[in-house]
Amino acid sequence: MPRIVNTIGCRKIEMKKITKESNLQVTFSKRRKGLFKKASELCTLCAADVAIIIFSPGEKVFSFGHPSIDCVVNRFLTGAPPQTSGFMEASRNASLCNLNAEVTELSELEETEKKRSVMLNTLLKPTLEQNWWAGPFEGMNLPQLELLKASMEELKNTFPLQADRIQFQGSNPPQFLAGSSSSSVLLPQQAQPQLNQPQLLPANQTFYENSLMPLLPTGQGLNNMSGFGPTFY
Amino acid sequence: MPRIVNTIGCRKIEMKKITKESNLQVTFSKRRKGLFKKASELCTLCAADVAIIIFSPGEKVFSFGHPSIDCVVNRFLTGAPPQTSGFMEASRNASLCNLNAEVTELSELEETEKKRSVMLNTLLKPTLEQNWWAGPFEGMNLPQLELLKASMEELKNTFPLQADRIQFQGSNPPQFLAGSSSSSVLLPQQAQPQLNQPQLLPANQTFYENSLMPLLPTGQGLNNMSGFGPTFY
DNA sequence: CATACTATCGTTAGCCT
DNA sequence: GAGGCTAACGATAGTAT
Repeated sequence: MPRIVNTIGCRKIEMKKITKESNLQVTFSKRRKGLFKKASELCTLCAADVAIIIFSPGEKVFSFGHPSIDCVVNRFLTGAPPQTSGFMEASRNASLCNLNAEVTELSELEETEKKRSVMLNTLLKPTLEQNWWAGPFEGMNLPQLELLKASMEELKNTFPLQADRIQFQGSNPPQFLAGSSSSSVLLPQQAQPQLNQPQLLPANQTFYENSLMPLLPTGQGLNNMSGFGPTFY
Repeated sequence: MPRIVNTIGCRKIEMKKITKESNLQVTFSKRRKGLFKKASELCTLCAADVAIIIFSPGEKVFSFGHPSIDCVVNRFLTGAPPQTSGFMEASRNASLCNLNAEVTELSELEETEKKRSVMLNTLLKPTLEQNWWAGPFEGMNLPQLELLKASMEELKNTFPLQADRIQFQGSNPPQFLAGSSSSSVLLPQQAQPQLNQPQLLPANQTFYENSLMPLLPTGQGLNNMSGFGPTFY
């Protein structure tokens, strides 16, 4: 039987926070779903890997990941290549191993100037409490940089030559990662309120709602960084 | 002069991987942009916090974050409450009042940072070419790094004190970044072909392309976890 | 590789169940 | 809250620039 429905259809809405609480709830739910669908399509069509994390106004967590959220986030955090375990990759994935974590972390870095600078900053952060270059380099102007450069060169010259030799005595051959061990820090998940049944998602996609990621070992996580205001790179 | 365009319009496409490489590239770019826009709208309309990480088939990284990708990911990883302290809120409030001004300012900052990065890169490059750390840290193990650190500290101590003074005479006061400090260790990017100008994004959103997250302190990051195959919680 | 174009297709606001 | 409905609106495939 035909049903007469009087709908006005989709109207344009202003792009600002929805004030009406009930509408906000519905819109959030629908748009979240739509976003995940779009992400899913992007994965399927373009063979891309995608992770999405959403915190609702009520602090509920929703996430989407392909092939898994952890995989993508991990790759993002470490700058590591996708996990196609092989020898070459193994050395780059070294951070997954707990041995000599500090050095390992650093060994993952790739070779661009930027990355090098990042590493430098990370390594030296504790040393840099004084702010002579704490900006770190950002706060430096030309004269300063030249000073730094000069100092660097001096340091270079005084830096112990044996460093090279030490390098190969270290207990940290990159290969160790092969046998991993590392594995999961997968801790018990926190109570999971709603368990949505799997919809039809192309395999290899994860879809969490209100999940708690396994807690990481102490004191890591991202340094809470600034990054406010639109930033485009 | 009017341009005659013969377009077929949007046709339905099958939801499977696009084989034609050129099409895939275009589709990826467009859909990524669309996804980020949707995410942005979700943030604006529903006051949600969202982070998106995308790895293109070519392993390029694209990310979106509100209020910042680091903030959201960190909250996700640690299960920590939102950072309702200090700069964050200040920034939010500011954005409500002087959104345009802030965006403009940050855009300019962005430009400035880029120029400075280029300069820095130019300055340091010659020094870095020699490979005492040029690997740079990748080839270094713990003892080496400690040596380096010690040397750095020494350098710090011997570094002329007037640097501080110089800093504020320079034509480039860093303070305007609202005391961010920590923030971007984002130094010289590798050649970044596309510098998208900030579109009109609600302030407090970050949008990276091919950026490298600042490296984390030791041994964290997600351990490579299983999580393959669709997982729903 | 990003954009402009346009005909189509997909998403969704408001309302209802 | 989750879904269904419909008409408007927005996203976008294919192509050219």
